[in-house]
Amino acid sequence: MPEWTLHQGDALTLLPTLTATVDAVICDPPYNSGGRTNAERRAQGARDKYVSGDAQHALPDFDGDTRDQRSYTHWLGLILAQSYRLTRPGGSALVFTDWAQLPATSDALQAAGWTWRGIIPWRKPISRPVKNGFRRECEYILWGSRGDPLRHAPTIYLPGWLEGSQPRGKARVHITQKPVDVMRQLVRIAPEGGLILDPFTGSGTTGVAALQEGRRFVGIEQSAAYTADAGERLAEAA
Amino acid sequence: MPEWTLHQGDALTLLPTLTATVDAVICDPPYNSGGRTNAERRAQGARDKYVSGDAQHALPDFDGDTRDQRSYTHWLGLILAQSYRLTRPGGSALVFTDWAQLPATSDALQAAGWTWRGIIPWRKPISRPVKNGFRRECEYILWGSRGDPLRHAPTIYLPGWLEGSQPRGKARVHITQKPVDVMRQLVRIAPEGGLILDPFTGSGTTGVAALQEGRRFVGIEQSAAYTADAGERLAEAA
DNA sequence: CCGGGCGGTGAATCGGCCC
DNA sequence: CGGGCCGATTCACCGCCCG
Repeated sequence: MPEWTLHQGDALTLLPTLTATVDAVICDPPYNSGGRTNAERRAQGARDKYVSGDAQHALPDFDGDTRDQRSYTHWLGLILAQSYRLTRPGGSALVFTDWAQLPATSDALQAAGWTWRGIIPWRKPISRPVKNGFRRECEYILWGSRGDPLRHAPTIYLPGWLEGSQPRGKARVHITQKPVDVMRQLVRIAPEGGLILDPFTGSGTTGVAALQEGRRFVGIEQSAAYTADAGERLAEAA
Repeated sequence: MPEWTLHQGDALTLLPTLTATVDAVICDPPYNSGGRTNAERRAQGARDKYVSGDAQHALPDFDGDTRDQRSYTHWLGLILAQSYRLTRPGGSALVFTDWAQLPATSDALQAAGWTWRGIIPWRKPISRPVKNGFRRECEYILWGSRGDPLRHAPTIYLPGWLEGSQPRGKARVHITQKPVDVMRQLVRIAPEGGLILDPFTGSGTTGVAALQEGRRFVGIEQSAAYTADAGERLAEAA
């Protein structure tokens, strides 16, 4: 078994063809939020939502961010059900979400068969204030397990709160790229030498963190450009 | 208008009789979680669930923590709808919840007419570890507003997360008592001199924080013992 | 009679905080 | 500075029941 594998294509198409047994699924689906109405959601591509209007850089847009909430829940449920099938009993799923999609993501996780185990807030110190209200500086990671009990050797205790700013400048390849230090905490939910699946690999941060922590990695990414980026980063980390 | 008022009785009965116009509703309903099955929930009172078996202290139990999730959502929706009726346009609601009830609480908030605006995590440094998993060190405050836009004079910017340990020792009166410093951040969502409603007053921490920050307070509490405790703390703070 | 699932009972886990 | 205490639950074990 190689240390890492990367598949290019649609996650819903490719997941049913995989046969590996996975210790943990860690993913960051397109959040599909950012508008309180359908019209607002329809009007924007991902780039307009996640990138400041005055940002100097020009990162590519990504697809799959234009579903309404019902079909988002359904689609994510299908992804998570396929991921569940590949996961060993006692294994875990970690799914990123923003505040607005958290309930829908929890529905999808549980509909797919996972036992919901908790929420891990991720604080991004670099975030915008809200006029006359509370700053939105956290995203959330929903944690589920395939059945009960959790299995992990040797026994570990992981933090319930993560902090870290998104990469900036030329270290930033993907619009929603995560800090490697945050991902390194998360991949430890799989035992050392275990296999981690990420059906939305993007720039490959999950895989980089997995390799750095001595875990193996299998990823799926739709875009050819990001698949190439991720391949380079994974080769360098391995 | 007095600085504070306290009503003893059932929130669902008393809320329809109130006529004051409120700037913000801040409440901490019984979470009603802590069991994955109906039987587990039915079997225990709040004290048995939330207090360690070996705890030396002896705080009184509280009621209203034995609903299944559907009726919890429905009941909380009725409470929040009555609260909505009393709130001025542009006013806010802040509702405490734990991770397991967060989606249900979000449903109730929105069903009652509130526009959901975000999640504020409250981090409690003193919390239990989870074997082979992620520590559960946060509770959550759901933020809603009565319509759009937020109105507050003068303009303020509030934090996106809160930190603080529950009171310990003889400072602790209620099982689920909140730190005053945490509540002081929250009551600032109402303008100075504004009126804050808490339909589950408990030991009265919301009111104490409101008075300390120059806001007025109206509370409802079912238990006679806690109403007395809260009255003492409020009189002292005023 | 064996195996598995469900449910009830009780001990406990690490780290912060206080004395 | 060290020891003890406590935590808005969960884990693990052990019955019982049923297939």
